[in-house]
Amino acid sequence: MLEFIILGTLFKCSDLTGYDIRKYIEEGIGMFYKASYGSIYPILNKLLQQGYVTCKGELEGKREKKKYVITDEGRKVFIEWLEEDLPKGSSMESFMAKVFFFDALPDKNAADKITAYELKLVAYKNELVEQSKQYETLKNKKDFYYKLSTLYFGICKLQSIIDWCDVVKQRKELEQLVQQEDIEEE
Amino acid sequence: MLEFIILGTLFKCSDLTGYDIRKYIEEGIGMFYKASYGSIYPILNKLLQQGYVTCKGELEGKREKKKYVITDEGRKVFIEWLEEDLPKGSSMESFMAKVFFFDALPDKNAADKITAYELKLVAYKNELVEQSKQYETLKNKKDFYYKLSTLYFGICKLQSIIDWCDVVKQRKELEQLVQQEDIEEE
DNA sequence: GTTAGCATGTAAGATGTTACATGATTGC
DNA sequence: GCAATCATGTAACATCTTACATGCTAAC
Repeated sequence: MLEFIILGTLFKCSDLTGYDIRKYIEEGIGMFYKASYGSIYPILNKLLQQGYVTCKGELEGKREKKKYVITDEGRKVFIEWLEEDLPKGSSMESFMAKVFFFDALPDKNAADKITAYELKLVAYKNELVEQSKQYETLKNKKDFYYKLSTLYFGICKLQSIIDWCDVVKQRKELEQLVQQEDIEEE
Repeated sequence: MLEFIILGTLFKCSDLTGYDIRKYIEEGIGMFYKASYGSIYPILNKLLQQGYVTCKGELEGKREKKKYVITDEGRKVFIEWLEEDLPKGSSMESFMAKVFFFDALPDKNAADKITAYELKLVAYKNELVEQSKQYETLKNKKDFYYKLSTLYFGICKLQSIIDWCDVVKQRKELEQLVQQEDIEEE
């Protein structure tokens, strides 16, 4: 996965160092994906060997900077990954990591992918709602309140992502996703 | 992490096989945590060596079943893990995996932990909202619509979990978390 | 001058997954 | 009789984190 996120980063911006790439990832998808130098640098070397990126070392003062650039072959491989369906059982984070780079895709294409994903989410949510109904009738409910609460967590999270899909697949204004009530500083 | 989830499972139910444990995990927190036999069986052996579980092999017909039971030492270690604060930068999934077992904790204790976690989420959400405002004024917004959409994804997800915390920490009825609109079958 | 941030990298180990190997039992 | 599920386990590999090692540069 990280190899494609690195390629996507270089697809967007040229002449980045490993350090820059980490910052770009952290600032962009840091809320659901973490990458450490211990994984970035070895992968950059692998991508070099595979010919998906090139690298020119530059000296800034005494410090060497290795600036990476994606190749045509690298672009091809990256777009293939973007277009590819997710493996079964993938997390939302994997999906969102792709969405982060969807600006590189034709618009209809991106919307279709989100619609397809939304369908899966709706089906899954309905499944969980059915499950929750089975618990509702049990008498000793308070003995597994927290256990049950995680099921509702799943349902809420799914619903919020379904709502998100509804807005994004139509390219509506994103601001409407946030109820602008009270964001008082605490 | 998995070692504690296994201990928690045996805390709840005795005389489970490795196979049973996997099913319990899958049905309970399968929506955000996966465990394979390739990790469960080796960990069960480790827990045996550490004295946190015991095991009696039983023959059902010709088939051997290894049924595991948690020890007092195992209970102690499990509760310690439950009480412990999460390491920084942990995912929501790690937190929820603990909440799933919170029925084993005194009630006030559990509520406090959820309140503490909620505070972090609110602070983090406000940070992301601030970030999103910086993007709003840019002119070429449509060039990074999807990039920006993942930021809003983060905000929505956080808000939905904050709402969840509000209900659960007060032990309110969980059903109110789901808007009972239209769950038509498709 | 000293702290924070820039910059690259490695080695050890944690923590899994996937695929394989094997076979019993239950329900249709 | 056949498929699905129950049941245990290993070996190879994948993937990443943590801690270490090193040193430059900008800002205060």
